[in-house]
Amino acid sequence: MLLIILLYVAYKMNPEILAGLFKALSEPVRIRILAILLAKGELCVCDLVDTLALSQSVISRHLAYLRNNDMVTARREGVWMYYQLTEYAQAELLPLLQFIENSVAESSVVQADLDNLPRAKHC
Amino acid sequence: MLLIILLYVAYKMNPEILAGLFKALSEPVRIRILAILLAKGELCVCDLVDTLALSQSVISRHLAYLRNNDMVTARREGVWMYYQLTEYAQAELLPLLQFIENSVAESSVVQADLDNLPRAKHC
DNA sequence: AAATTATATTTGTTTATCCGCATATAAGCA
DNA sequence: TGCTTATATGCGGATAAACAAATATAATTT
Repeated sequence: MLLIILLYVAYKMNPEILAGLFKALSEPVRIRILAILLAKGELCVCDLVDTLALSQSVISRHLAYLRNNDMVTARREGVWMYYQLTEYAQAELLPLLQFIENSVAESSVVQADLDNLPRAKHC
Repeated sequence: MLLIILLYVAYKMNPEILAGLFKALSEPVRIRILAILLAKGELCVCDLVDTLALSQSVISRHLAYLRNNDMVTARREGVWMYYQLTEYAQAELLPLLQFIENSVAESSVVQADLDNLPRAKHC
């Protein structure tokens, strides 16, 4: 019963929550990270650093932001942290993620990211 | 030819532009305004002030933000300014707007807004 | 245990954006 | 022309979030 209530409260959207979600999407680097995760499934931080050619601290902070907004989860494998989209994101936010994917698919920035990807350490 | 290029540049999305769009959506009041416009089609500022029970300055500023991001247009009729979604928003951003509508449809805030609507001056 | 590598987080600074309040503009009416 | 109403915008203060640089944590290797 409590679980049901918690799930309900957790997933019920209102303007406040939805605005927070959009805020999590309102940053170019986070868009690029999501576009890459959508295309690739799972990546470690160092690959994102290589691929996006940004500092480790910037990538890490944006990943933390996405984590705090329940859009990505992290899994440790030795020293490496592998990130992927949460179940929640893949289910509830699918229309949103598809919109992002469609929107930026032809962007030269995202195409360059996806080109860079295979040259990253672990890919 | 120039027109084609301009249209292309104007509508081509990249992470920067898309993030800017999400920033325009990252504010609870703007979500509520969009939800109302989606439901009602066109409204004047004073109706939004009545319905959302917020100050005129707050409403006006958020409408300006949405205007600057090409999400709404204004039409003057005497003293009143009537706002509605742009063609661009209704076409290109339709999936996004539908996501918003679906997400907040059951929110008590939005339901209260839509209940208030008929009691506004011009509705 | 010490050194190295990968990642996260703190700190200080800058910029953006929100609000409230006050004022400016613009239209309609007396 | 003044007066009222509707709307937009400028200003100042508060808050959030961005970045860079430095530091902390955690796992691995020697």
